[in-house]
Amino acid sequence: MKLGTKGRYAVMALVDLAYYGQGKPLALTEIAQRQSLPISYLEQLFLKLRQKGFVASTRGHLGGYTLAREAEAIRISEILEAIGEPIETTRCDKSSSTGCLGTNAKCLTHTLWAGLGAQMHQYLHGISLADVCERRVV
Amino acid sequence: MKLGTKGRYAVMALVDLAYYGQGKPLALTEIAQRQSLPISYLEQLFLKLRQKGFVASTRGHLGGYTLAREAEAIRISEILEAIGEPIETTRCDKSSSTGCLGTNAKCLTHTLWAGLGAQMHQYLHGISLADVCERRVV
DNA sequence: GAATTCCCGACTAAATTAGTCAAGTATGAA
DNA sequence: TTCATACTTGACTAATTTAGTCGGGAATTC
Ligand code: FES
Ligand code: FES
Repeated sequence: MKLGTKGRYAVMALVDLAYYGQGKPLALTEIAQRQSLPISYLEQLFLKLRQKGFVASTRGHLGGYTLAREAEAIRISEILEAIGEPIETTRCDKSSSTGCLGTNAKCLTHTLWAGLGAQMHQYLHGISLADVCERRVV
Repeated sequence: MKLGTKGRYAVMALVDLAYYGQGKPLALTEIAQRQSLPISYLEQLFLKLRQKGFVASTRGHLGGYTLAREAEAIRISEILEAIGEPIETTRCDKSSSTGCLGTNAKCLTHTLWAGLGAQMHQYLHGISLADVCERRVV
């Protein structure tokens, strides 16, 4: 049960962007250096973040990224979702109605894990980028 | 952010043991079949569970495992810990006082992830094996 | 002594992660 | 124009982790 670098880096970078980029575009190299993250890896992540509408890009000299939405309106849970690091606590495919294995009944532990997932999602949904920037996290 | 099979299988098996094994030893083959889990994998897990004092074993014919502690007194969080699937949300080594990278200050996202970890631990600590068996989970 | 069951360590195939690399496109400044 | 900067994109890969398997052994009961 561990958090990977994808999600971690994405949030770190977006926090940095919200924190230091006051309106004007911030280059990825700058973010990468400040947070000491591999830049070519970040490029990958920001590609997805742009496609999903979290950031906007300006190319060329003095270009960079800006937040496409208000920092108050971006939930941490959304970032993880967008980047491809979803919360997967249950094993059963929630689309099909079949449980863990073969049987169409849910296994004994299903509600346990589902509850855990809900708990995590609720926590991460309740915190915005702005909250992290301004250290409003308990 | 996904739950692996180690933790999942361990909890499934222990729930099965608490549910079907009324006092008397339950063979691993029986548990494995009922939950359709790979038996040789389960053996590995139960080795650790015994060493950590969650179950007791009886060898030979009609042998098997029994719970070594009351089902009410076994928290899900303990199982995951024992089996080697801990909750790792932060990246910094909590023993050393150094943060994510080099600097001894905590990174901006540290409290966010620490909070998530605390949330998860709290949830899993608040639920016992007995709770799962008797479906007292929201 | 034969069947059953736990005990234990070593090993491995497959999947995932955590990136790198190379080539291209757009923009602004000198 | 030309150059430097910076985003864009897909392909590729090394390392790690996961999810097991396998083989042999030891204890216990019938
Ligand atoms: S986790 Fe959903 S049925 Fe087992
Ligand atoms: S996660 Fe602890 S300092 Fe970054």
